[in-house]
Amino acid sequence: MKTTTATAPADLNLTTEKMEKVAFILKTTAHPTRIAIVQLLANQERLSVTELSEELNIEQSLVSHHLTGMKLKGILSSHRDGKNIFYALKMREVVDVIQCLAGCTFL
Amino acid sequence: MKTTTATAPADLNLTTEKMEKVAFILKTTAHPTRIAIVQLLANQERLSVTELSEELNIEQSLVSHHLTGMKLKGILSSHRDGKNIFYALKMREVVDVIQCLAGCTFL
DNA sequence: CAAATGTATGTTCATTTGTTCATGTATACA
DNA sequence: TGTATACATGAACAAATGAACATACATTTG
Repeated sequence: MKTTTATAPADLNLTTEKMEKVAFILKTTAHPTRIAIVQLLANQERLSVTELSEELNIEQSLVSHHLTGMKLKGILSSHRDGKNIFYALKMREVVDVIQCLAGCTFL
Repeated sequence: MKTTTATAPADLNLTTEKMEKVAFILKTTAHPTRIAIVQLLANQERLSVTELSEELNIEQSLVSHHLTGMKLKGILSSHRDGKNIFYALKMREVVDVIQCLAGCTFL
């Protein structure tokens, strides 16, 4: 038997550790450029640094910095293919997260 | 007629402005203490600053700073009732956002 | 009105983040 | 082997953030 409150739709009892991890992911995602990257990779499966850099119209090294961070934190993956390095979404949940907020009428 | 890609489940074409707003909300949420506050308010409807401060075991003024910011950014609302000021969730979507990530098995 | 309680605000400081620029490294190709 | 292309990396710096502390403000109660 589960005990639930009347108002709450679900139990939201996260451990401190889990809250820290969630915060970590949110923080990693919380930047317009990085959101744009997630958006592109949600539609394209994989893109090279140059492709992202040109599409976003942002300097290569800056894009690279963002990509490195996101990869380090588990949001993206990458693999080399010839001269290019392609990045792809690893943690697809972040797409849902963005979608959720993007759907808010008041934004 | 809508044009959709084969792989993408939905159109994710956010404007730059919307991406900035989403980033803004994510940034505001991305902190363990603030996530904990959202968690508590997801279950309790409204809580005073002292209640939150004691429950979280965090200094009053620090909690207040967090609350002020979250209210300013539209995530929380507040109203005074006697000596107390009660805070409540205004943007309930952030609960879903947190839930979404919290459900990730790899976290 | 004075004291107590509850909350907000302002200052200071250390840390983190975002950006730019310069340069390093890896791969392909002539 | 040398040169061009594609990325990564590191240093430097401004700006934003988080924490702590002191203090101000508002409301109730005696």
